[in-house]
Order: sequence, then C-alpha cells, then structure tokens
Amino acid sequence: MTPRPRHLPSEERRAEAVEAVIRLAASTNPEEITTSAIAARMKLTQGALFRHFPTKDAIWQGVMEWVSDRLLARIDRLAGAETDPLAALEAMFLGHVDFIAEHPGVPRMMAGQLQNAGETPAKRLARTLVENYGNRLRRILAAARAEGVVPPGLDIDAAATLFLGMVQGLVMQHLIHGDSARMRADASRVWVIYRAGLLAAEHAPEGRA
Amino acid sequence: MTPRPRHLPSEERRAEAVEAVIRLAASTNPEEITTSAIAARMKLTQGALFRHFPTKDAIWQGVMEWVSDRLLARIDRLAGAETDPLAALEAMFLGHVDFIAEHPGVPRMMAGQLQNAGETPAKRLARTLVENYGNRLRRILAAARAEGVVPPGLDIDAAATLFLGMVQGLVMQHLIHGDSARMRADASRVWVIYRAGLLAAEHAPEGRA
DNA sequence: TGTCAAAGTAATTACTTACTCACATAATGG
DNA sequence: CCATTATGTGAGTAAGTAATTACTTTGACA
Repeated sequence: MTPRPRHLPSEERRAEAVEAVIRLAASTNPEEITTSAIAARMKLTQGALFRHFPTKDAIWQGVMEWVSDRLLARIDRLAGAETDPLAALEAMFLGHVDFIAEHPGVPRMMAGQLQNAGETPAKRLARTLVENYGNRLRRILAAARAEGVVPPGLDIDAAATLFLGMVQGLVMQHLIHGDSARMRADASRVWVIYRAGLLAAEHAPEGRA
Repeated sequence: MTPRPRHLPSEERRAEAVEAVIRLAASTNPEEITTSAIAARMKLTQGALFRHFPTKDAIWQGVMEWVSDRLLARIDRLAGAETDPLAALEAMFLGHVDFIAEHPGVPRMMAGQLQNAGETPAKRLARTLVENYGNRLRRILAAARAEGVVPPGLDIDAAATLFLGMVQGLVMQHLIHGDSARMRADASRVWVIYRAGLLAAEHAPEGRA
C-alpha cells in the first residue's frame, strides 16, 4: 500500500468529494451534509474543499452530474439489451431500484434539490435528470404502443408519471422500513400491478377477462 | 374589523404558528423555515414563539398533527361516502390530490421529516400518518377483494405501495411544473391505469381482453 | 379599579454555517 | 536541484440559528 499522498490533483479531490457526499447521504439528511462533514470524511480540512469547488452548490452540481451519468447509463444499458418494450421497461425499473438500493441517499438528495426554492444550478441538473428519464420512458412506451404490445389508447404521459411514482413509493417504504432487500422484493410485486395496468388500460372496467 | 388584540391566548397562537408553517412550506424548502420566519409571518418577535412551544421540534409536531388530522378526516369522509370499494379508493385518491393542491407544502414537509436522521417526535408522527394511511388503503383493498371486485390474487401490499407512489409521482411532477390544476387533471389520467392494474392483476400477461 | 399572571419585546446567548486568508508543504518541470 | 505552482492547514470572518433572559405590556377578574 503506497503511503497516501497528502496532495492530490484537483480532479481527484473533486471525485472524492462527490463520492463522500453520496455516502454521507446514505445515512444523513442531505440538508445536514455540511462542508465540514464532507471534508471530515475525506480527511481534509474544511477550508481545503474550497480549493476545488468555488461554492457548496458546485459540490451539489458535481453530485447531480454523477447521479445523472450513472443512472442514465445504467438504464440505457439495461433497456437496450431488451427487444420487447415491456421487458425493457421492467429492466429499467428493476435497475433503477437496484441503483437506489446501492445508493440510498440518491432519492433523498434529488428530492432535496428539487424542493429548493431558488433556481440553483444543481436544482436545474436534478430537474434535467427527471426530464431525461421521462423522455426515455415515453419513448419506450410509445414503441410498445406502436408494436401493439399495449392498447392503442394507453395514456403515455400518465404511464410515465405512474412509473416514476412507483419508484418513489418504494423509496418511501424504504425510508420507513430501511430494508434494501425488501425494497427489491417489493419492486417485483409492484411491477406486476403496473404491468397489468399498462396492458389493460382503457378496457371496459367491468367484466374483467 | 375589531382592532387586532396584541395578546392572544397560547392555544390560538399555537394554531397560528402551525398555519404559518403550512403556508410557508408552500413556497419554501421546509429546512429553511426558521423560527424567525414563522414569527415574522405571525407578526410576532422570534422569542415570543417560545412562550408557546418549548422547542422548534414541538412546532413540527403540531404541524404533523394538523396534517394527520385533516388528511385522515378528509379521506375517511370521502371513502365513507362510497359503497363500492373502488369508488372509495378513487375518492380517497382524488381527495388526497386536492389536499396537496390546497397545501402544496405538505408533501415537502412529510418528506423532510421522514428523512431526518434522529428519532424526533415529529418524525414519529409523520411515520404514523403513513402507516395509518396504508392501513386504510389495505382495509379497502381487502374489502374489494372479498367482494370480488378485484381478482382474488391481487397483492394488497403492493397495491397500497403503488397507490402511495402514485400520489408521490404526481407531487414530483407538481414540484417540476408547479401547476396545481395540471396535477389534478393528471391525477384522473393516472388513476385509469392504476385501476386497470388492480382489475387485471394476476391475469395472463399476453392476450389482453 | 387595581392586581397579577399570561403574553410580547428587544437584546443577547452559544453555536453552526459557508467561505476566506496568510502561511506551510508537497509535487513537478526546466 | 531549484523555482514555481498547486494543494493543504489552521485560524479566522460574517451571517445566520434556536433558545434564554430582563423587562414591559396587556387583559381578565376579584
């Protein structure tokens, strides 16, 4: 083990800081993640952080970029591996849940950023991520409709909203129970209902079957 | 208009404070709701607040009780007015969305409390609300299953989770678009898919109809 | 009507926050 | 090997934060 160098290039320190925030958020309310807490986890003095970031919001920007890149890359890879649109959606969903199980602080941070009052750059990144995610959902849902996998009258925007809500419902359960394995198991069960909703939507409500 | 008395009984001031927090949360990140901000909205000095609350968390407790009482009372009233379980669920859902449209800060505050690290009394109240809400959902869903309105194999826990997620998905869209009327309209569209999911769950995935 | 407890004020407390700065140290290229 | 620059330190700063306190005002009621 090489004795850890005390001076690291700025780029590496920035990556370290982002990682520190992600890990801190797993067990802490994002609002309580102070620059001191970040520096402490990096074994750095608090002031040193500002050699690499001009402001605290810049750290949050870095974090949101990290989340965006990783999450979108993962769901694109998973969805791209499937030919059936519904299978692609399911892979996206389960992959997203896995991502959250691996990084439990992420939804907390997203929510924290989104509900910030002012228009900070970090908030804009968070919103852009949600939009990009929604675009991917709608694209796949449109493909499913075009292929006749789901009814032609399926409301795609509503289906996308419900998809995102499905993830958040699981996150809330996770916040309350704190059990990642359970969240993963619940995900499959919720998916069954969602999938049925996609397949059956707009059909006569009575006389099912 | 009677000239506003400067000295109010403590009970009224507490109610005022809770109301002030609810209204502040409509436009502010809950974490930024300081005792000074609350006092300012009440046209009171900051210190005076502590004549009526021993601590700031006590204010949050009051707020969470306010939310609990009002929300549960509303959904109980709406659901109780329906005989068909599915109609009751729909009334609950739309009533909940209305409640959020009237008090947009509520979901923000709930989320903020739930993700607090420590075990504050206010956090416990928030969690209790979610549990009570879930219990009501599961009771109605169980009734629907018993009456044969939904398939006997419907996963009730998953359906309840998805219901709560459905609300949160709308809240997130609302956070992004900031349009209450749109949220209300979207709610009906999302409900169609959810309802279809309840009715069709566990049926053969292929060959819909 | 005078009394007194409840309610309000203004100033202050101890503490935390993001951010800065003068100075020290490590890495790097000529 | 030395000079330059990037990185790190430790001790600041100003602007908040929740909570306290000495003192004043109000209003109800004996």
